[in-house]
Amino acid sequence: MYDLTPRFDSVPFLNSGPAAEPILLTDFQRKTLEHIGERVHAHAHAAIYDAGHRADAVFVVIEGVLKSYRKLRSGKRATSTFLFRHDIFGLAERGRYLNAVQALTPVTLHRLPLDELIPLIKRDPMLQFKFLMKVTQGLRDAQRRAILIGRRDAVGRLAMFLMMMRQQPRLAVGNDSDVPLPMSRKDIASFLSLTSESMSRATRGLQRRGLVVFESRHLARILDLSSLEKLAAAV
Amino acid sequence: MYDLTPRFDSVPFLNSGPAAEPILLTDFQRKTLEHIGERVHAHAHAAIYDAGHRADAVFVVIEGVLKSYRKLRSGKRATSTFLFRHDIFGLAERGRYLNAVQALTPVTLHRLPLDELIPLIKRDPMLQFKFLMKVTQGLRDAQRRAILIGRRDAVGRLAMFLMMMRQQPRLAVGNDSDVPLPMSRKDIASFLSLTSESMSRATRGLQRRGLVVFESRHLARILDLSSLEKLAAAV
DNA sequence: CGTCGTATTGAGGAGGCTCAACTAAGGTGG
DNA sequence: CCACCTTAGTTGAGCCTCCTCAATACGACG
Repeated sequence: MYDLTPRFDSVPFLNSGPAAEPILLTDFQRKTLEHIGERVHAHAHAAIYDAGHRADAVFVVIEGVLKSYRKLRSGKRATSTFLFRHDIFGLAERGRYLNAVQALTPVTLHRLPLDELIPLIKRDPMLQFKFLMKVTQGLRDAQRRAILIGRRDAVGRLAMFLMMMRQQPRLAVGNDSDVPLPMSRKDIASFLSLTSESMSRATRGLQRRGLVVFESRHLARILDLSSLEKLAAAV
Repeated sequence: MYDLTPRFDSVPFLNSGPAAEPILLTDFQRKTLEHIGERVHAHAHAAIYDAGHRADAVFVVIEGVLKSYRKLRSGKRATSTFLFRHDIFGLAERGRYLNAVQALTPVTLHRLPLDELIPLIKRDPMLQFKFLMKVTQGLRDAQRRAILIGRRDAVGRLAMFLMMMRQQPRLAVGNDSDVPLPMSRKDIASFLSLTSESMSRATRGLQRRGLVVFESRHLARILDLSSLEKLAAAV
């Protein structure tokens, strides 16, 4: 089973050594967070919160996958990020959530009420620092995604996405060339800012070139990593 | 003249009242930051640092405008954000800067060495909290930009950009409908992930529709705000 | 006043989007 | 357990918009 205490890590700001270890929470910090929060379970497809909803808590993903998206006036949904184990979400602005968040798989979350969390991190600067690093990480990811979307070609975008998912260690599956895709094609399409038709043609394109084979809807197998890398990097 | 102490603000996470005041640094915090850092001047076009460079400091913009960009393998530059007064930059990953930063106008910066700043904010959680809020703000902006780039139509992207620049209070000029554009067309094009040709056609498109007139290369005047808003929001 | 980078304009081509039809899969109720 | 229904995903044809390439106009600066 999984460890159920809230837990997250992030890439360090400074290079604190040759190994560049990720920044982890200490046991004590995890226990402290566990103490002020509560565990929340939700089934697949459940909405955690909607955009514009009163923001009263931040969440840590203990297990499962979620998507954070924004509804556009045209009715389309723009997926802004996928959330995996050890990710944090609940970005608010003036007391309102900016994005909607929905579970893609059954999820276990740790809910941290802001009226307890904020005083806590104002008392505990070392813990706050871990949050600061984690938000910084989110900023880096958002910038990367903006570059990804800037590309014109659909297959290139999909290639970049697969490389991103491959480097998502929290999804690690035994086989190194297997990339689990817990989200739907539509979700990927909206993350890549493509229509689902173009997304479908892009998957076919990658398969036709022999770079990737989509074993099932939720599993891609990389056949030619170096070519895929080249395609993903060819911005 | 301008106040030359380092200064920044951010939108609050929680709604701390009806007015929702921005979060400001206290006088004491500004003096503390001024104490550990040094003032830096740079002329227009000067490179502050390059991507991949050893990251040893964070910067606060005291005066001027800069751009943060990434070089792509194709040789193109993808502008990830423009930096204005009171913005913070110097996002690092494992001790290396991720983006390059270049001055667009003459700039005054406050340089905060990380080996002093990090211990300081680990001692001073209230100051750290302001940094946390500011990075959160950057994350929101990056998400907004990703949505902007997701649009297909060039004029719509430009309209969104103008609305963004208009709401940039740090550039405020007397006339409410005047939007100063301190950056070049190429810079805007690369921020919007357009070619400079498409950017040029988009400016013409807005002018032809009578929404905006580009008085000079660095000044746009909004003629029909409500139509421009509608166009910008029509995602 | 000349020069060089910035910005504009035009013609042609590539790629994704729209619209529409069809197939596959998952969930529900009898 | 199976038939049905609804949603997700695929495929095709045609259109539209942006990109590419090339040439020209503009403007800042020496």
